[in-house]
Amino acid sequence: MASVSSQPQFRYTQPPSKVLHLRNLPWECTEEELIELGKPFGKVVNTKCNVGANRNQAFIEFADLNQAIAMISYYASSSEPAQVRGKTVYLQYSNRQEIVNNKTTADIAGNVLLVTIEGQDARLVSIDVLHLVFSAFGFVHKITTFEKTAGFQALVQFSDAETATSAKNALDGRIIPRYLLSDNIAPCTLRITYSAHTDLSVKFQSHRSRDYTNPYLPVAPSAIDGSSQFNLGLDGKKLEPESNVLLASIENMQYAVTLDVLHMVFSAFGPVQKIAMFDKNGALQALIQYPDVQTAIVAKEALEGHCIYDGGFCKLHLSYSRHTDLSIKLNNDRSRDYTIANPPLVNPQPSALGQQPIQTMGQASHQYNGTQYAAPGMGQPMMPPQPSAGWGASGVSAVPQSMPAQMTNHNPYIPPASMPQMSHGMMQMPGQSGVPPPTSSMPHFRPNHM
DNA sequence: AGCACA
Repeated sequence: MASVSSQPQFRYTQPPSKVLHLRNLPWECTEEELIELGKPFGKVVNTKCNVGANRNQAFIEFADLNQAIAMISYYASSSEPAQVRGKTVYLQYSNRQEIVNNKTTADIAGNVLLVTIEGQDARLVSIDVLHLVFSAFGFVHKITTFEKTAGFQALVQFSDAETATSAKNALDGRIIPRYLLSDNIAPCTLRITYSAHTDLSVKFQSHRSRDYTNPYLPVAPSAIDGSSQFNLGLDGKKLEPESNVLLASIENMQYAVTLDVLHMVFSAFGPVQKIAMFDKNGALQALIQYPDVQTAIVAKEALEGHCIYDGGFCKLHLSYSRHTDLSIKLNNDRSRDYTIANPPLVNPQPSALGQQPIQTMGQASHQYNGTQYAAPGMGQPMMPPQPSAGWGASGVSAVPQSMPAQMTNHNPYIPPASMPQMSHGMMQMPGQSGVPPPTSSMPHFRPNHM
C-alpha cells in the first residue's frame, strides 16, 4: 500500500481501536488511576501514562474493542465528563491498535537522573544551582548539562538508585525555588526521569559538566572564556566579556550604601582590591576590583539580582566592567584602594575583613578546587534548599552529605526553609549606620565571620 | 486539549 498518511492531523471521527488516547490528564497521572477510569467498561490490559511533551496524555488499552467502544460511547453521551482527580480528561480512539511499551530506560530506576529544565530562562540555571538543588538528597557525584531538542537538560549522578529516586520523587515537576535564582529569571520546572547511564564521563570541570568526586580534574579551557554564557544578562542582554572588575548598579536605594558595606558584601567571594563609587544618572554605581576574573565571576553569579537589605532595598545589578585595574587617586568615602596600606583616614578597613587567608588565585588548574570558589566566610557547606520549602522529600535528609574539597554552593543567600517566599534572594547585612533593622530570621550574611 | 520512543 502506498501512503495513507494524508489525513488531517486531528480527525474528529476516528476508526475504533481498543486503544484510547487520553489528554488533559493531571500531572503524574498513575497507571492505577487509568485503570480505575477504564475498569467499568472492561478489562484494561495495558496503559501508558505521562505521554507527550507535557506528559499529560496517556493511553489505555482494553482487552476487547467493544470495551473501548463502550467507554467512548458512554462519555460521548454522558453529562459527566470522564475525570481523573476532578480534572476532565478527553478521550478518543487512538490511531494505533495497541500500546507498545518500550519500557527501556526512563522507568527503570538508576543512580543517574535525566533532568529537563523547563522555562523561559532554563539555560540561565547554572550547574551550581542544580548541584545545590540535588545535593539536598545526597552526595552528587557528577553533573553534565547539554542542550537537546527537549531543551536544556542535565544528567545528575548519585551514588545509588535509592538516592536518585528520592530526589526524583521530590523534585520531578517542581520548580527550582525562586530564592535560588535571580529575581528576573522566569520559573524553571524540573522534569526528571531515570537515565540509562550509571557513570557519567566527565573529562573536565567546566560550565557544562562537573565531577564532584575529583576536584583535581583539569578545568576545561573553554570554561575560562565560555562561562559567560551562563552569566547572560538576565533579560537576555548580550554577553559581556568577563572581567576582574565588576560594575554594580544599585537599584531602589532606600538606604545608604557605603563603601564599607560594599566592601563587606563583595569580600565574601575573595579579596577586594579596589572600589570606586560614583553617581550615574542619579543612581549609585560602583566598580569593584578583584585580583582575578574567576572571583569576579563567582561574586557576580552569587550577587546578581540580590538585595543588600531586607525588603527589596538596594538591589544589586552586576555586569563586567571593561576596566581591569582601577586607578584610585585617593582614598575617601567613595573610593578605596585596599591593596596599599591605608593611612588611617576615615574608618580603617573593617577588621577581619582583610584578614582572610587569601591564596593566590588564577591558576587555571585549580579553579574549581573549592577553596577558591566557595565564598570565604562560608566555612560550612551551604544549607541546601530544604524540601519543606515545598518539596515533599519525606524521610530525606535535607542536609547534603558533606563533600570533600569541591564546589559547594556559591550562593550565600539561601534562606532556610522557613522562608519559602524569599523570591528575591535578599541578604542581611550586619547593622550599619542607617540600616533598617532587619526583621526576618534569615541566616546572616557574615562575610567577616570566618 | 490533539498520538507514545530510541
